[in-house]
Amino acid sequence: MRKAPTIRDVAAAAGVSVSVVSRVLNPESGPVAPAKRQEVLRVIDELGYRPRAAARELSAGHALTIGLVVTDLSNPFFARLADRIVWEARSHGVQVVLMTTQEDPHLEADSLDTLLDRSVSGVIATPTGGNIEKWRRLRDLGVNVVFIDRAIEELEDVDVVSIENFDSAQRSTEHLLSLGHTRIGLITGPLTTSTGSARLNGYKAAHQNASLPVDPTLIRDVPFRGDAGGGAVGSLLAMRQPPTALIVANTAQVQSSVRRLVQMGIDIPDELSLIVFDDNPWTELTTPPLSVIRQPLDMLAVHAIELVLGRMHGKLPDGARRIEVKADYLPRNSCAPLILSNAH
Amino acid sequence: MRKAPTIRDVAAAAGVSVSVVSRVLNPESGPVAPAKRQEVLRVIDELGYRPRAAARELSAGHALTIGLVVTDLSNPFFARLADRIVWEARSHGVQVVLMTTQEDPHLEADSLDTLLDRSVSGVIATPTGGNIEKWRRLRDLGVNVVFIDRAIEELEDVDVVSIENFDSAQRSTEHLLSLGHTRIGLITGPLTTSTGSARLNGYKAAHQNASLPVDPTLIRDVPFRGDAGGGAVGSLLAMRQPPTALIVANTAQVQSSVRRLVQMGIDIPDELSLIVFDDNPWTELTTPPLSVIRQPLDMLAVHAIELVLGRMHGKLPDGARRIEVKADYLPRNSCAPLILSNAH
DNA sequence: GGAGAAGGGTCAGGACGCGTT
DNA sequence: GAACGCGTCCTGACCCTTCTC
Repeated sequence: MRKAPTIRDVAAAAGVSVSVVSRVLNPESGPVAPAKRQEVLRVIDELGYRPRAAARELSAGHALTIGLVVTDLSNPFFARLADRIVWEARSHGVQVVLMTTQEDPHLEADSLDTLLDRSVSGVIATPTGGNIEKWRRLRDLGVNVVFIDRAIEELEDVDVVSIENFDSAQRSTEHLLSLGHTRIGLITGPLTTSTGSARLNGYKAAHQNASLPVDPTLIRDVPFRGDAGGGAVGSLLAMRQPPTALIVANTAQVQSSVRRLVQMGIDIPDELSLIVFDDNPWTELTTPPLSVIRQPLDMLAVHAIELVLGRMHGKLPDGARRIEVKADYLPRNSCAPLILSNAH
Repeated sequence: MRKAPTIRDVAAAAGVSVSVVSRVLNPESGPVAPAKRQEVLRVIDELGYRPRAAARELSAGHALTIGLVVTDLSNPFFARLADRIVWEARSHGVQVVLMTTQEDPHLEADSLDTLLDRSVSGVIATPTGGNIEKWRRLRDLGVNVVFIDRAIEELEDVDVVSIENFDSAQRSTEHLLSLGHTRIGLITGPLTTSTGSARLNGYKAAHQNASLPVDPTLIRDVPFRGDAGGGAVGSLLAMRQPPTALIVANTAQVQSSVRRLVQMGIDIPDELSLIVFDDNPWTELTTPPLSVIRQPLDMLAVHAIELVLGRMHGKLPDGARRIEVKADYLPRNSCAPLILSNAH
């Protein structure tokens, strides 16, 4: 277990001062004679010297690191998001510290404290909705914050990258309405979250445009965590006039919802037309393959990274950005006209 | 954008020396009179002081951070593994920086360098198989390395946590043999990897115990990345004497294999009995639900974390550990006796 | 009984770690 | 070459007890 060489070792071995080595390490920071530069590089290579991140951070005041704060990686949506973000970040030379909140504001608060301690220069997060003061403080301390997928209304001056939630919900509802369905169930996230309420509003707007009333008993706003999706499906189908179509707009609950439908032996689309949010690879492996609203994860990730890094390098104008990327509807075989649905 | 208070600010405000504050921060490091301790804590709270990680790391020589190096998080296996590891690590107060290799040794090498720069105190990794010298060097520099899921044979002195690959493959093969199948296809990972070869050997052992020959044309060792699973399925079923049963033992390729089977409209289990490795939630949503070898992710994660942290705190005896956790077979409806399979 | 030594708890000060400027 | 960024940890000073002779 040897000791790693320091910049002073390099300087000594190359017969130059530490400043010269530092300048070689950070071009742009000052001139170095070509011969010396070569020699220094040779010694660096020979000793296998690598600058220690901690010392750099201490001196720079901030780390080339961003925090990624999501609910949990068991959710394929966040997993694939994280995958893209880690990848994009790496290509820009920044590392990602990963934290999960389990939708618990306390855990989120802890995470934020830790990220502050680490002087991260940015945070990409799916906020729980709590900790408003902490988020504000983080930003005041110079940390670039980008919310992804969800927003917090009270924090208007934070960048947000999300999909067109309103629009996506409206379009999927319209699609089902056009198939003749009038009783369309909606499972969405908590209405206190921006995604939950936006999706509900899209659903309502579609009804309004079609001059149809909205039956509030067809709407289930369920928590992101746990198995609430299954319960919601069960209770919807147990209604006296059950829906003939269902939109599962709460990404986190798609799996448990579909599992319940399979367990109940519901025939899709004959008994129930189904549209689910988020294009997980497995949605095409079910029988029938599911029609989905595909969330363009890559776009979400790329925009988020660009915002964080752009602000890090001061290349973005002041003022919060709100970026909404289009999520398109991918028809497969889980939707059918109402006539057919009633035929059995 | 105010400046965060430092330990000296706290000391000044509390009317004590810096060392006293430090000792309050790190109990066990020295005595502090109760009254002073209270006062210091009060000031810390009042100023909102938090020690900066970079300064600590610099002084300690190592960070309370571990690196997690996996192929990619799009693979639900790694995603759920990462989820558990992040969770376990957090409960021990250590952060996780995440890097992906895409199975590319160059990217892996980069990651290792970066982790070294960051003075991480441990690394949990699914190694690509390359970079043997780098891994060795990392360990020589005092970084605790734990391989998870896969091993590198040349590095005998590195801890490994994996499932009983040989045993799992043997048992699933025996199960299919007991159903009367004699032509069992095997899709497994590259034979250069420990998992790939162990699973193949288990497959062979089952045949040997049953005094049956192994037909090498039924074996497909495919790379972890890409869509090779689908191709392997296609070529197996295109054989003149196609297999009547299939084991997909390459976790990374289960999705593409199953997708291909669905696309080809293969009737499972009537035309083909199927066992796949790794219990992803969606495997029970297909028609029929798939029989799986369930990898106990939690156990893998917990053991890995315990090894890393245990060594960090010097609480483990010298010498590499090899931990194999049992993966159990979870029968669902994708396997049928051969008689039935031929009936159509 | 009283002077002086020995012991243990408490804290101030400063060197140190390693790049950057 | 030297100061700086910010914790950590070692050294030595100082105090108050307690015990010895």
